[in-house]
Amino acid sequence: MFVSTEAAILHADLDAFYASVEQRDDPRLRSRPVIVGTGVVLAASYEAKAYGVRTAMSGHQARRLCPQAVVVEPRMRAYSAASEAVFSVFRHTTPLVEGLSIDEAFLDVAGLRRISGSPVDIAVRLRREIAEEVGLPITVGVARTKFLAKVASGVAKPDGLLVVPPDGECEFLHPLPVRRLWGVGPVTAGKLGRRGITTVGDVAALPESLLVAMLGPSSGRHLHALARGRDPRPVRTGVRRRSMGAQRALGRGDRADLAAILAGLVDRVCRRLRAAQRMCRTVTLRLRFDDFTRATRGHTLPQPTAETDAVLSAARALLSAAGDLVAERGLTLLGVAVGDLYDDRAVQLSLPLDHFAPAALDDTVDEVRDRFGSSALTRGVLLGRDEGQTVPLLPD
DNA sequence: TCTGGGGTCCTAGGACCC
DNA sequence: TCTGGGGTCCTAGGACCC
Repeated sequence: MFVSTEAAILHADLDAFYASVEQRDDPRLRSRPVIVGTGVVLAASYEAKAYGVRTAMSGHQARRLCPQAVVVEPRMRAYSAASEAVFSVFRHTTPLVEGLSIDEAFLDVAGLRRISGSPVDIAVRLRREIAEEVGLPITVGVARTKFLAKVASGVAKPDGLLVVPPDGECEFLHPLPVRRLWGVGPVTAGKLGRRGITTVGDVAALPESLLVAMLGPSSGRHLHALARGRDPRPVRTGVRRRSMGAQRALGRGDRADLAAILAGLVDRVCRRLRAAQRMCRTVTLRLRFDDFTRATRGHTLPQPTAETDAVLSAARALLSAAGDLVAERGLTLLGVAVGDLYDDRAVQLSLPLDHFAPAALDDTVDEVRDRFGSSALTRGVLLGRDEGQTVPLLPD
């Protein structure tokens, strides 16, 4: 396998994204503490962060910490538009862009040296272009791997640029706390901390077998590799979402209205599903109770759908089956998610098959490849006699 | 820190099939 | 009737990320 020895992966991350958009659009907010979101903090400007305000904090607490903050309602449309403008600059920079969320992405700039200059030159220019064209501050980390680039941008925030040279990776990485490792949250950090493992260097010093014994094979191997600077994951384009959901926190008054709230959530999800030209085959209900315990209940449909009615009847059945739990513990959050998503165009192409015939399937596969490219060929669904049966169209 | 709304990935057991 | 091994699918829960 080819292993890069050059720092050519960029992790670009917009700073305090929602709050920065608000400050950009309203000059009165500039250089003032800004909090986006009234009930709970969705984003805080760096001026507000200086007072200890953090994302996901309750609005109450945030205002206590920083009474002079300007609190604004979120404007999701403005954030989506800003995100699109930023991603357009990304894609102008390199075709190899992998979005991670609305406000961050990996860019692979290896092989652009002749055309665009060194990765550092590219990063400098990218930050300037986003400032000039979109009017937002962005931090960029540059390194040999995705993980190192992401850690670098985290360390460089806000409005910074940090390069981790390939021969300086250990010095950069090892002093950092374990929480910086991708996949280490409160639970894993606790497990490690109880054994005196607090830095990335501590993790790197352990044999893989010990980490596997502590955390399981997948996390153990993953952390062992990351701590030693190994991360072979390439920047991937065309990654498609695997699920969609909508949820709502419930006040006391909402509990009588569960049926209406459920219908509203399903309607929202199904509209998005249809807008994205996708169909789903699984429906999952997310429940959270008074005591903050959680439960999920799911069902797999016999065939994919994007119809509100089909998803709603599955969701209703799941909710009524969970009736005892809801009555016992008191519901504080209700969510609906749909998964096992299919491209509805591909599903329609399989409709002419009225009986299972390998030759006819081959023809359909060819047609899909011609019209949508081979990346569209992953799985197909047979409708008709073998209703809803999923078949692999390409080996994994 | 008493908790929003969106996601991803991993694990594990049971049903079912060959 | 009992027995084994291997594979896939479904469901539920949990950890983690932004």
